[in-house]
Amino acid sequence: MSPDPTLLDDLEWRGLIAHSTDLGALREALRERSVRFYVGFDPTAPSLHLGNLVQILTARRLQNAGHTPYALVGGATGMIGDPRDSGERTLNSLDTVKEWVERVRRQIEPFLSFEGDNAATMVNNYDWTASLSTIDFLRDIGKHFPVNRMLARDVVKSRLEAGISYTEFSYVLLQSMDFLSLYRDHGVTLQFGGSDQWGNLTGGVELIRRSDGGKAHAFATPLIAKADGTKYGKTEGGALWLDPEMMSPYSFLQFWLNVEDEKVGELLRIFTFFSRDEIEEIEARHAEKPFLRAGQRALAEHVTTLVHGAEETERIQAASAALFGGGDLRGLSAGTLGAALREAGSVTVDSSGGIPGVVDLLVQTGLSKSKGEARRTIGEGGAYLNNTRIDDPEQVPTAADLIGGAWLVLRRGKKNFAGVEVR
RNA sequence: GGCAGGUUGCCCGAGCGGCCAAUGGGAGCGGACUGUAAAUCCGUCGGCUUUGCCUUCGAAGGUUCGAAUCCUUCACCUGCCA
Repeated sequence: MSPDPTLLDDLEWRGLIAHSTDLGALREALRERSVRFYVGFDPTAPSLHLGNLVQILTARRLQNAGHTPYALVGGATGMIGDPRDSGERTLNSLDTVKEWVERVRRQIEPFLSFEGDNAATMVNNYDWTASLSTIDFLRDIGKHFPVNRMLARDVVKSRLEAGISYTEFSYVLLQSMDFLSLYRDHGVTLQFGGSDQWGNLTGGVELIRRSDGGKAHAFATPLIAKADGTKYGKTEGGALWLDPEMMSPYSFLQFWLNVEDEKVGELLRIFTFFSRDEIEEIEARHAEKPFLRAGQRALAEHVTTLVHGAEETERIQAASAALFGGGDLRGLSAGTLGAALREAGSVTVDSSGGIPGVVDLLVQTGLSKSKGEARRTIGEGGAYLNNTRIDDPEQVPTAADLIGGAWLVLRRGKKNFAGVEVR
């Protein structure tokens, strides 16, 4: 099968190419044959997140177009940690890294095809790094890295004042070596990654040229940021995790549903497999009647389905519709409401000693972190029981408040719901 | 190894013996306005058995009626010198 010649145009249109080495040469290569490419993921956490999803989906786009993916999980680089502005990383233990490597690998696999002519391959850079001797490393790899150039890199420059260890400083050598190794052993000639990886990507291209006289390509995908330039994912403990244990599918869907208007088009292009025509049609519909949030809905449904599956997506869409429907909660059947609340997050409470007060319930459901915070929220008029504002922090729900004889619906602010099942 | 400076709440950053749970900004959170958007305005932002109490200002000791603020030791960071 010959590769899809429109691939690069599509990637460009989607805004997926923020930086690149010789784009003309890459275009030519991608038209000629099935290019073996690689993208790496470091196990710095038990789960991948939103930023990694860009790479995963881009890898799949390339594979769909006929190219051959090598997905690398960084068992070695994960031991080192790439430098970031916020400062030196804490090293993780070998056991931790090993466990995370496995988890990350399992998260990537469903997105790629491991069959056919251009079947994907999973690789781990620990395999070719662990046994390398220091002398070989310094002679064969280190010799090709001018320190003056390494110092000029932004991440390094910004860290010079605050301090950067030799370990993190050397990270670029490891990642470059990965590219070289895959180039030699598997004929991999293209690497891409997030734009924060640009220095590491070009490091590999350059190493291949200097050491083997080879020609390789690299491009970087854009950073995903909010319309005002700040990072996404301040809620839910810092990041938008793909692991349903770390971020519930319900919250995941809610995230996409809440995306700013200005970002909808961009995110549709990056995170969905809708065609150009489909996306332009959605954007037009959205521009005409933004209050219908057609863009957000399409985006949320598509991405959540990709990550959590169609069945789960349907369930949580129903849950969202029930909770945000605006109608009277009592109009819902206990079954529908219970199902919705279980998706949104719920706790079970034993009423033999009486139903707890609203402050305790806010804490138990996780809507408030502490009783003080719960009281504060009530004082600010931001706490609701069954969609009715709670005025009195001493309020204790009664049997009459139970919907369908079992459920209490608590809400903090406009869109944080939680259920309490009273037994 | 020496000398100097630093370590404050999620982040930045004031405070330099009582008026400090600790100024200010950002983030976060809630309200109003909206469309589960954005912008704007207002409020809030350690914990609790909440008109008071408890635990915080790198760690441990000490001085004092009283310390984030003074002293000692230790740890870490930055700079200069060796």
